[in-house]
Amino acid sequence: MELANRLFFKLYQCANMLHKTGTRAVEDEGLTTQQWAVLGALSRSDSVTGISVGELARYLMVSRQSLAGLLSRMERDGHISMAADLSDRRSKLVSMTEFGHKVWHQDAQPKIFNYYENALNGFSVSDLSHTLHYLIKLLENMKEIDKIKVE
Amino acid sequence: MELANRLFFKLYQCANMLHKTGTRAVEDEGLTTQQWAVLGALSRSDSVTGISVGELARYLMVSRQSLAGLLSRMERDGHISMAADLSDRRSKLVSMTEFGHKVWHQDAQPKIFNYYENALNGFSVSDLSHTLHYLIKLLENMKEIDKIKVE
DNA sequence: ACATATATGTAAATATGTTGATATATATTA
DNA sequence: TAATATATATCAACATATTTACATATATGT
Repeated sequence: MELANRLFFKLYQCANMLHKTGTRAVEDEGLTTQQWAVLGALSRSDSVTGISVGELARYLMVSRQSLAGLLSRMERDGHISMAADLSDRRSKLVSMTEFGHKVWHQDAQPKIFNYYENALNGFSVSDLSHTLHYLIKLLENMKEIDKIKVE
Repeated sequence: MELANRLFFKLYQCANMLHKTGTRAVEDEGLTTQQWAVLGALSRSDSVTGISVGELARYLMVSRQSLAGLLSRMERDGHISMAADLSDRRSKLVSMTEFGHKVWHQDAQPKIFNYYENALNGFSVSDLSHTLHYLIKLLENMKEIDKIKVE
């Protein structure tokens, strides 16, 4: 169990360092790693129509409540907008503003690519895909744990 | 860069799920994943006499300020105690209380081992050591990034 | 159609993380 | 020794995360 112990401790340290160094990489844009995850999600689907808060929360794997706070700060900063969903009066649709689009693609992306290069220094493509594979496997297991406890 | 993107997104998701499912695993003990990291650090043989807050913060890779809050909650809950350092009037020494020792070894450890088993389901010893290796490498790179920006 | 179940948004309490600023104690250097 | 640099604790502002609880809107089953 000693290996497991060290693995999770490293994961804990990596998580903290990711947020610390990642947020610093995009601080000039007024972003955080969490906000960069949101913008990445919004640009991926490129949903001009918008994505519901619940759907986005499931995709990011955070609670609706914590995402709501994040989104309200991003709306305050003009990066996203929230519109009423006409087909479902309970929900709101999130989408990137033009300004958010500019900040994301023009300003943040180059800095994020540079961050990736530094953080993955010494990783071959094979290393990359192995690491990704292990993280996905770990995540699948944790999702299982989460599912059981919720039921 | 697509692989890098996915890797960091998975790391972000893993971090959230680690805290969510890990904290739930030790909630009956009134602990969180962060507090379990502190108790794990304090239970190492070389810190039985007590460890300074600054040293503990460097080991855990969190800021002194955020560790201070964590420690005050753990002191409130009776798991640790803070004593004045007689050789250095600036600092305080952190150590586990007898109650904290009991909670850690008797109650929390079995649940944590069980958590490890579930979260690492399907991982061979080789998978474990490879994953650990990659996390350490990633962490080293992020420490480099952090060092440069601080200077 | 009506009762029930599920989904969504919001509010509140709590824990964790960062940075910046300030005061004090210790160490170093001129 | 005196001036300066470093280490430490603490306070404040802010961002992010969880859970619980509640009101309302939508979906489902009888």
